[in-house]
Amino acid sequence: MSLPHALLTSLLERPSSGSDLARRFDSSIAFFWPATHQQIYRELGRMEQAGWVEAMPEARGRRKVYTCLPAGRAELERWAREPVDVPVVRDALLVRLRADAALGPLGLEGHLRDRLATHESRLAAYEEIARRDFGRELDRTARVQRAILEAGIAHETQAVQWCRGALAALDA
Amino acid sequence: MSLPHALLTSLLERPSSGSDLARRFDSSIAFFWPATHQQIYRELGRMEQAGWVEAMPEARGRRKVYTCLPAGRAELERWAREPVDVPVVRDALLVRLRADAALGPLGLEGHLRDRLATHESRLAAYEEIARRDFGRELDRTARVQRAILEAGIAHETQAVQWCRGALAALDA
DNA sequence: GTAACCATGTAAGTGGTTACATGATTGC
DNA sequence: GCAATCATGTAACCACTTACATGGTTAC
Repeated sequence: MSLPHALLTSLLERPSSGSDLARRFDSSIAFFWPATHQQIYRELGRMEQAGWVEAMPEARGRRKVYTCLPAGRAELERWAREPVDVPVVRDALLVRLRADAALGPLGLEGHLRDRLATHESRLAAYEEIARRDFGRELDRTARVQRAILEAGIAHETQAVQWCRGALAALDA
Repeated sequence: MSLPHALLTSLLERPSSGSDLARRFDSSIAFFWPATHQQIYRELGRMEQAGWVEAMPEARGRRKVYTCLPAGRAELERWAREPVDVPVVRDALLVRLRADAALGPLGLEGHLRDRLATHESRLAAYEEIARRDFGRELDRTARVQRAILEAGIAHETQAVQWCRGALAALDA
């Protein structure tokens, strides 16, 4: 259950409303912890109950801006030390490949080309961010942030290469 | 919802009982579609209802051996042509790294070393399988099977390298 | 024959997804 | 002023997880 802690981190970086968070998740955190606005609002409600965050309704506006409280910060530090599971991977394309091996050619080349295109475009986007945000001397904070981005870059690079190899295996 | 189709594929390869499937999932399919025995029994029940598989109670035994029926095979072929989503990644370690960047050093080196060890050991296991099962001329079926294994090898290789880089980023 | 284990299940809980609702704000 | 959009939700559903149950089989 990392969503509340991802939200706490995001709120530490900058106090935000639910919709702000939904947008920021979409553009940055989504690649390692995607969340919809429904999840985010539900979780913000729980976190307010727990006393981890505080909601400030904007004067003249329907928005509520949330701030991380000291209890939220303490919870984040406590949680960071908990054991971490290796993330589970569930890839329906590999299931399809196994079905192809069992049944004979199923015409999966199109699926593989689609996926290759997705990974190539994500990789290009991440590399652009790396150039823009980390093309200089880095302090510790920036080095850790870059390590997070490098996880995405490494993942997409590997995926691109694998797709090409798998296409060759189907083709030959 | 790929579990039923992973099970159909497994049953095509060899008719099996629920506990057989649970064991085989653990040793091979688990790395791209893990499932517990509870999930497997429930799904086998649904698949029998749907007429995709047939259950044969063993004479003198509590085991039920399931076989894939033609309708199951047809369903598998139909499903293989459906669009495939790129799998979602949710990695709580990256959330922790982002918290570290926001809060200051949280001592995540231990978590990273644990994960590195996990990936190294999985990688060694996959490479052993690759040597044992694919160290020869390969027909198409074997090439596809090797492509599936290569997905695991590529993933673990990338993860090992990333962990080392991330440890360096925290250390320096 | 009894203890340990094996195969098959049931039940409750949780996080995430999808579909829909509502009222406030902005653009024209 | 009216339509489109925005911010904040509610509700139902579903796959997966975890904990427990039951009755048959095997080892000794």
